[in-house]
Amino acid sequence: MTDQEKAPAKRAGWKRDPAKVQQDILQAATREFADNGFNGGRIERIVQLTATSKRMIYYYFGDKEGLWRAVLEDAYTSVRAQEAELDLADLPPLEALRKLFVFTFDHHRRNADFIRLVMIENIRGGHVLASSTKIRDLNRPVVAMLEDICRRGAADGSLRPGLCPLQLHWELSALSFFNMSNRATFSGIFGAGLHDEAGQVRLRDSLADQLIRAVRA
Amino acid sequence: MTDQEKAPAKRAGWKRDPAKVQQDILQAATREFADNGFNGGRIERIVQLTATSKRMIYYYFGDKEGLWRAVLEDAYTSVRAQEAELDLADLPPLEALRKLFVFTFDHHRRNADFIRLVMIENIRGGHVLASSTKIRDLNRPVVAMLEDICRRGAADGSLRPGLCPLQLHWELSALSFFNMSNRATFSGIFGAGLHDEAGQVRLRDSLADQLIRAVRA
Amino acid sequence: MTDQEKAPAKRAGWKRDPAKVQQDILQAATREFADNGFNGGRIERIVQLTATSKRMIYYYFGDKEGLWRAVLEDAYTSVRAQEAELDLADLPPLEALRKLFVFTFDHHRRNADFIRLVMIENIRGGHVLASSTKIRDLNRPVVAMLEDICRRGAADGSLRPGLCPLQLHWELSALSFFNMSNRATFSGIFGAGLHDEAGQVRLRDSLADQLIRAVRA
Amino acid sequence: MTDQEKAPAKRAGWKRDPAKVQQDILQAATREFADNGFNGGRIERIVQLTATSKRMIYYYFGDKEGLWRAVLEDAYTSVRAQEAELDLADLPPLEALRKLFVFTFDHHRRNADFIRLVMIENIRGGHVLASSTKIRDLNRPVVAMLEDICRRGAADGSLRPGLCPLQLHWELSALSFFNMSNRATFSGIFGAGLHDEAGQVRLRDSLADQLIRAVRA
DNA sequence: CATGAATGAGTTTTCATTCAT
DNA sequence: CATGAATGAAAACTCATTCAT
Repeated sequence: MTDQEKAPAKRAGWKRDPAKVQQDILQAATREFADNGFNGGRIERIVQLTATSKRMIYYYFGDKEGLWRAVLEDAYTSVRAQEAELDLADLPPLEALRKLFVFTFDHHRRNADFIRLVMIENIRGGHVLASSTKIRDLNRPVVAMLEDICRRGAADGSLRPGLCPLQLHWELSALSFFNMSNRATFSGIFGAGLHDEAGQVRLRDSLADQLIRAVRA
Repeated sequence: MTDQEKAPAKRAGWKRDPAKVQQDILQAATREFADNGFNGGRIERIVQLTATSKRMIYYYFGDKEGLWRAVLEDAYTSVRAQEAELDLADLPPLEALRKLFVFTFDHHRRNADFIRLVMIENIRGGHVLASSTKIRDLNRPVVAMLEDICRRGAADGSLRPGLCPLQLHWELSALSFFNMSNRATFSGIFGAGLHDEAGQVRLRDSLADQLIRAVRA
Repeated sequence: MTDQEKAPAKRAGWKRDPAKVQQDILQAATREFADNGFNGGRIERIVQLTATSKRMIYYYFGDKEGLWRAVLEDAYTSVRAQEAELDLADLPPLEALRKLFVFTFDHHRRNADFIRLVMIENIRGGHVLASSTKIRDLNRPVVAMLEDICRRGAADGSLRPGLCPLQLHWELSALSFFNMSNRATFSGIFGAGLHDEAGQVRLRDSLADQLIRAVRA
Repeated sequence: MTDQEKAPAKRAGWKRDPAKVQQDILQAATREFADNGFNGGRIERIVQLTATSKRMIYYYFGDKEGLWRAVLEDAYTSVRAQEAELDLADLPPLEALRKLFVFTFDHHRRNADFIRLVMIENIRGGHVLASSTKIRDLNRPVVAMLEDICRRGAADGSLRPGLCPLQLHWELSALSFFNMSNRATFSGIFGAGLHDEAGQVRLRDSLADQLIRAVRA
């Protein structure tokens, strides 16, 4: 590690690490897009959040759309990477399922930016995601976990037969996603009771209970 | 009879209906905002969808934000009005709940534009909705229905005690809303199996079953 | 005096007093123009300040320019009318002059709106005023007073010979007008010391002293 | 040598000077604002007076208000810079005062645009100037000159004691400023006698005489 | 006389993108 | 790789004025 690597950026006539530059841009763009949407996001502001210049964005990402794509893929990558650490193989099916739901619920809460990016992509019609095999691949493991749980649950008789792993994933996602995506309007209409810290824990555990009740044999 | 008399609109001496003009604008704006978001929505395009002029939008709605507010309030008004027709008072609690969920699920499917508007409002932080007492009031009846169901269910012992009507509404909304809001990304990643016509019916009924299982005594 | 005359304006199907309507408009327009300049003044706002409608402005005054003309003439009329009450004929020339200056200075202070209108007219090139014989006539009496003072001062030897009444008027105006017209920038730069209540009285009296010193024989 | 090489401006591959661009804009904006006021001034026209594009105005000055601020500061800067050349230190107080007044009077006459800008700023309430420490600082030297004159005049007994330098500055400004600011209305009402070339010299010298008479011991 | 609705032409402002060095 | 300057096309918004009733 040299002195130069510690230099406070923007040293004239100095070579920066390209990978780091791109990462900086992605981080700034994530912030900006998550806060303001795609159309509301400003290239100008992204530049100001970065140590780089406007030229670099176009150099690395082509145009605003390309930057958006990169941001979305980056978000999926890092969020799904966090899920990989989860180890449910040693737990009995019902407990595994409960743990997965609780994790998913909390995980969504921890990744508010990601939620917003997915909301925005949905409003845009999801065409960027549709053309990204990378993102598709990233999502296989989660469903694989549920397939395993269902298989084991059918085998030991702890789960109702006929459960669809993909639908279960859909349900876990729906509850966890909606909790974040519609927080503003829901608490705007009905008050913040379900969304303050205590309310969220209560809600999560209550949903977990219901889920178990709904799927056990 | 001259050509002029056949001219389709904007004829001098013609009786214009202000309420209709506003309604026209609202309808066009709903289309445009739902399709393109707030920032992506173009006043210009809204005008072209209407028989009026750009100036009239500002005359009636002040600015783009004011138009957005009107669109949102209008959407909530008409969507909630449709719900009012639902009569659950004569059904036993469990059946009432199932019927309410099925209705809610289908109702969301029927109102794709409304879903998109709510998504957009959430991305914008929900501040327009937060300052609209009108919208808040429109949402009371739905929860009132659930309160009634819970009360009757507690009385006749068909429902588990301790159920929270507001949380139930949250759950119904979550499942129904997510089904529409994340259709693009979800089916983009996992295929359209859950979202084609047959899949939707199966999903809906399966969710209804689970719901009943989760809440009955 | 009938009941109707006391009615709170805007009685449907009721004849208003045309002169009063015009006076209302003039008053509102004076406020608006004085506050925001000619270009910054909004017909819309003038209407809102009035009990009348936009149509009436155009009916009575033709266009914005015509309204401006009327406002300016009205302002000169009422301001000069107040000066007519001043009676200096019985005072010795030096005392008359001092009294006239003090009055002029205070009079300008009392009529901030008028000052602003004159400033605006000057920025506009004074062409409205140039074409108004009415306003020209309104200003004769002030100079006539000074002519009388000079004549009497020359006769009794209390004033230096060779004084020009018009120039004296110019001086009185300059000091009194500048005091109001440049208050914002002057006190912005040098502090409000000369413009608070005590400072204004001191300034006025000091200027009066200097004036006497400058013109007495 | 081709025609293209003779093209006066906007040639690709041409070295543009940013400082000059800004100076050009400032100059054009000064013209436009001085002629038409702030609200009457048109960005469009400013562009046409310049070799640049509308976009560059916003690039450098943010918005119309920012441009106005820059114009005002620029005007104060260049006008006050001209005053710095004046050297009164070697003259006896009374002569220094006379020279300062004559200079100030002529200086205002030479800078009609500046006067108009200050008038406009006053009509706008002086809030731009109020927030500009730069402009405040530019005005210190003038008063410093008068402080010096008063000090020396008090020392050698040529000036009345108790004179306030700031008030003297106020007076010099009032007479010099009003002469320009109210020229249109004053000569519109009373004729151009005081404002043609001969009249202005006579007026200036007469005012100088009165001033001396008013302040000498 | 009175009024809400309507209009067209214009005004400021914005933004992704590219150029010259 | 890096950067400030530049651009064109289009966006939101404004305003005096007139029309229909």
